[in-house]
Amino acid sequence: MRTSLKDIAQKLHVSKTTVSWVLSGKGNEKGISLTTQEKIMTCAKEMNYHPNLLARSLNTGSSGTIGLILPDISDSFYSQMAKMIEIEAEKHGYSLMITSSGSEKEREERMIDLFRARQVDGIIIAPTKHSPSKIIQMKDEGYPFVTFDRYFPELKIPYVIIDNEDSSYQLVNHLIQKGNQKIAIITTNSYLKTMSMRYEGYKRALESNQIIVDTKLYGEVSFKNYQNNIVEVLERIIREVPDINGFFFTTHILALEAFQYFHEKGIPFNQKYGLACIHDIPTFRVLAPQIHTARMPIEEMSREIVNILTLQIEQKQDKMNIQENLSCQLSCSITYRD
Amino acid sequence: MRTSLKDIAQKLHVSKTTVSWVLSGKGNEKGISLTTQEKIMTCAKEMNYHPNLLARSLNTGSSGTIGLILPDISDSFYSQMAKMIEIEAEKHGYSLMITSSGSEKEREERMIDLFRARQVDGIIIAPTKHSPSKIIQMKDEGYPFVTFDRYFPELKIPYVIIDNEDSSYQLVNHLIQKGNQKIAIITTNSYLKTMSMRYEGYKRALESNQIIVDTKLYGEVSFKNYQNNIVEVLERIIREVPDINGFFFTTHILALEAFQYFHEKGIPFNQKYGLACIHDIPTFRVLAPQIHTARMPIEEMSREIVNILTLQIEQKQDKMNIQENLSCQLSCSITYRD
DNA sequence: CTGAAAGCGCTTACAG
DNA sequence: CTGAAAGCGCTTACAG
Repeated sequence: MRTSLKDIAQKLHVSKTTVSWVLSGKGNEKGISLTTQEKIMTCAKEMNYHPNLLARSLNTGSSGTIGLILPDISDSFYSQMAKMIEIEAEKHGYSLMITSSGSEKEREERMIDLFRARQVDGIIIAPTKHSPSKIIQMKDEGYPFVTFDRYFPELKIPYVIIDNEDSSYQLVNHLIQKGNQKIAIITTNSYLKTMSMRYEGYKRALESNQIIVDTKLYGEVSFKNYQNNIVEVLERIIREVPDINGFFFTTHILALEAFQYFHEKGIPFNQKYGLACIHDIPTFRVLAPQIHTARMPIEEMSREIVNILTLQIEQKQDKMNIQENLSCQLSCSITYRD
Repeated sequence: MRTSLKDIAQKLHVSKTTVSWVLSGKGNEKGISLTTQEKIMTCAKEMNYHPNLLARSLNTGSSGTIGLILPDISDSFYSQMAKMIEIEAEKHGYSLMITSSGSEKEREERMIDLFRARQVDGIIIAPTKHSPSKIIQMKDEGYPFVTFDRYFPELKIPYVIIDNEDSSYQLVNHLIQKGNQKIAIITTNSYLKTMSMRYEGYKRALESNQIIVDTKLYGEVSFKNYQNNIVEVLERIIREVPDINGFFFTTHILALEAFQYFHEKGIPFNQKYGLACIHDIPTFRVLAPQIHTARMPIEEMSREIVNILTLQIEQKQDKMNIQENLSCQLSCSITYRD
């Protein structure tokens, strides 16, 4: 049995109240005599006392915990976000519970419920494509939460995203400046706002350079079974537009799969094509040293996410309701590798 | 305010006891009339009741939560482990709290304490190099935990590791069979048992093929600032042994850095050297299609880890003390790519 | 078939 | 300077 406040109180013939105050650092504030304080402190050490945070939370109504729900913790982007969010959360005095939704609606909703049942003070979530219902519920109930990565413009909810349209524009425009006219876009999940914005940026870059948007150069890869699917897509595009000279990938996963395909086919893609990709990963330095990338501002995103969430938590505690603008759109840092 | 058992009880003019039993599925067992049960169920739905798991845990003494402490959640190996461990834990009815130690002793110990204060039922930890004191404490107090990845043979504690010595032997032996005689080992943190075992395997492979172990071919990369350090190490080895024809990397991180270096220097490493590495990652398929690897048995490790932990948790609850062998050593699956 | 009561380990007005 | 008491939201013997 772990020792409790009561054990210490009994042993020292003082009240639980006194022990509680001393151990939570309110000894001076409450005017407990120094001798008593010292007795209690040493006794706590001796008996190896550790407070039961569950009991404390039950009382105070706040657990000092934030829940993070990710589609897939083993994905490099999400796991980097997890790392930074944890660091930021800690700066605000919160610890993090992380879990995966597997991009499944049912599982995601269960996780939201589970987190709430465990009394986390707020939830950070990279929603699946389907999510809204539970998210709307959190909004309606005034439960603190913030979304990132995916984006539901129709819902007025707190979110942090990157400027997908502009980052895409910059990258594709740069490819064009460098003389690439026939640029394919390889994308997926285009019904997601984040993805459609990337397409918009691609389109705007072409149009502002008087290049006609060619549907033959549009490659939509299905999310399911994308590893096979992308091969078909690439082959079709190369067949239909033999003089293609650029690729814009909307995710690093697609780029990696494409490079693998090029590699297997012996296509010298680094020489042959101008390359650009949303999201930068270390592997690119070796695989595609000249790819232009938009680097996700992981640190900045994490900081904003945690800020927005803790703001809500504090507001809720103070019963204030000054809902400022709880969303933000961040720029990627674009890297040109010429 | 969220609705509680009491709210439902008051509204329906029954006791909290009855409500609790019905809602926790013990209605029939306790012989609550069906009408009452139904009233309670619908009322709970209407009032949007969700149990407070903290309160339940405080009572039952078990939180249904397992803590996972990783050196770095953004590392691909650890994040894959996290994913699989979560899946396995769920099969046993536990949810997972994940946190990073940053490989810092002080932080790791704080996290152990924090988890215990939050009453997790057990801890899974990939220890830092320094860890023992808190780990010994958990052992002494009979607190359920299990270690993986790193290994303290002198402590009799539950662990799950891979067969580092044999995997290394297999890989290096294969390189030799393929005609590579001058094989360098690139390693780091050699004071760790897991790492020294990999060296042992390398040595055994050479010796069993009557090849003299040449210290010139030994490359120890410091963990701190390894990105610069590895360049020095590689340059030194290549200078001292110009006819080197094989590399054995003890981690994928070292391999990636080396490939980057080779790439920058224009060294056609795929043609020039036989390559082998502990741990397989997707990038290798493109970067080094012919590298031989030992794949970490992520699923199997996760399964064993969770098994060992839940076994302890259950034993503790049942007050049994049949400590069986709570450790296991798993084989990697070796992939030769000739 | 149902309820009153004690308790899990804390915190916090309130009283002296 | 210190303590008795109520309460956070549950569960669970015990009693009828």
